[in-house]
Amino acid sequence: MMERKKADCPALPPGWKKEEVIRKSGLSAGKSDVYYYSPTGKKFRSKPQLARYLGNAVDLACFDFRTGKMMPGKLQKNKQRLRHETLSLAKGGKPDLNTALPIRQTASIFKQPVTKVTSHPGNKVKADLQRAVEQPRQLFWEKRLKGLRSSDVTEQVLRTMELPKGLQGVGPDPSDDTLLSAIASALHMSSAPITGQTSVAADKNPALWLNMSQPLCKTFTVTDEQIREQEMKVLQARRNGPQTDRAPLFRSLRVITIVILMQTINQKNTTC
DNA sequence: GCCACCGGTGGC
DNA sequence: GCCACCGGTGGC
Repeated sequence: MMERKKADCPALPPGWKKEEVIRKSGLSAGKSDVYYYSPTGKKFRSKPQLARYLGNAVDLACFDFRTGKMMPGKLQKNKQRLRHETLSLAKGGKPDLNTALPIRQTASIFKQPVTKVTSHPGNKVKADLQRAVEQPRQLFWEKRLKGLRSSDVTEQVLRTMELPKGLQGVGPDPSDDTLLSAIASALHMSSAPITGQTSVAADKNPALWLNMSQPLCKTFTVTDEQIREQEMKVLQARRNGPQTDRAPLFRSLRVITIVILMQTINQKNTTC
């Protein structure tokens, strides 16, 4: 049998493959079918089927099944599901917890007040200071951030960032993706210093020894040397390639993000 | 029984 | 009219 090419699909978690098969005969000859294969080899032939399988692990809202790319802003052909959700919500139904995203959709460097909307007038805006820290959290909740990617104005998904060597993950998912998300989230969620997991035991059995107020990474301190190192990368990235090429620009933006991240950690840790 | 493959159709 | 989705089946 003729081997068809199964290409890696960067928009999905590692190990997922995409395949496009051209129809050879019949009324629809020339058209094509797109299939995806999980790391274990299971075949998927539609987006709903894919979403059912992945659950909350990957947000497929802007995933284009045919091209295999994330297309932010398109708001996709999800119209069916979206309409269904808003309808059921309007009728007083409960949100579908199975498809609701686990994290807030907006991102900001600043703590944001949350408005509670009720049918009564005279609503006040409450800032959520203590509550957010005190509410129960799932162990290894950072895993849910896996698969989230940033994308540029051409709607192409960016590759992962290169983190400094000093930063190392703890727990079931050691990828840099998750590590970066975890640290960035920690910066948002608490005003305490970010030190990582200080207990050595946390590495051996994270489920038992995890310090829930710290991100899932090993103990670290950000040195000025590391920041300078990253800043050098920015300069390098800018030197490589002409202005017409977007890649160096976005590469340097990514490095700048990490520089800012590290500086923020430093500032926060020294002022506390 | 499985599955690669094309047909049929609901929703746009 | 198009096409995403999934049903159905012929060939193994």
